[in-house]
Amino acid sequence: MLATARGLSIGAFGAAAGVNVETIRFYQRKGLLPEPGRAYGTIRRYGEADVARVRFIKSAQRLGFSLEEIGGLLTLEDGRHCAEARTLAEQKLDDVRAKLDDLRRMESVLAELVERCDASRGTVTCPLIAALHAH
Amino acid sequence: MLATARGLSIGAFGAAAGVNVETIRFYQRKGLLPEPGRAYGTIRRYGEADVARVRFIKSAQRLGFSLEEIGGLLTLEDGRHCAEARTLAEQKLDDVRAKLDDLRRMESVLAELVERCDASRGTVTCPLIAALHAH
DNA sequence: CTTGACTCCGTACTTCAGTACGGACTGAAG
DNA sequence: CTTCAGTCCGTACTGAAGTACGGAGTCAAG
Repeated sequence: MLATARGLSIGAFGAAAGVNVETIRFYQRKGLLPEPGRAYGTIRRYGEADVARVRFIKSAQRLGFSLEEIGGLLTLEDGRHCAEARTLAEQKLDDVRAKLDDLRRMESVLAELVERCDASRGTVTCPLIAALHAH
Repeated sequence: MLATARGLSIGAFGAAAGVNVETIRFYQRKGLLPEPGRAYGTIRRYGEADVARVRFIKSAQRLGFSLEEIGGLLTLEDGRHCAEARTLAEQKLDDVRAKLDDLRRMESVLAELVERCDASRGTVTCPLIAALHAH
């Protein structure tokens, strides 16, 4: 496993972050993860910050952000170009709020559906469809 | 455009639902949309229910559901197999609530980020990463 | 009854997000 | 010093979700 005080090997990193080694290399190619320096030889070492970064990517993906958008979100990290960062954050905030609205509608409909599952037998119109339809 | 009282042509349907004609045919192949009967000739006609269905698919996709999952959600529509439907709905409800949690965290972080954009200049750690990291 | 827009259907291509593969290399353990 | 799991890198493949294309058929209007 090659896990020493110098940091995690790519294998250990992948395991820690819950992704495949190839995925890490893929993210590096995409610029989502920095290509780490190789202070101690030709094998790359990774740290906790890298693990957090991958977990962030995965979380953001589950929320429907594309890798490209996530790349944008991650540039907010550096603190520089504050004006652009703010704009990006505002756009994303709008996205997130729209998603929240949809999900809340979805939640209430699903909850209702579960609740009165037995009561409604021959209902023809789908309450789920109706819920998202009412936009 | 061939839009008559008999219903919408596939082109009009696509326009009404905000998707490409090819997408409609694709959904039909996938079984997400019923292949309509051809009561009046060889050209298929569509109605409002179809439009609602496509809009539902698009909404659900924005929430991160795959077409396969959406297929599952759409089977809840028919009201039959109530036990299975209930189980499916419950699983989806869990999914939706997990997504809501993530998004709410994301929202607060983004909102905060926008707010104190000017204040935090040289902050090194990314509050966004921290927010989703804290799971 | 011809024309031209639209439809039908199959097949092929594209993008996104990985996953797999294979040959060369590295480096800790025996 | 050898060995062999693990790494490196490029290239190729996969699956999901469409999108594009081309030839044949249809149908409302002129």
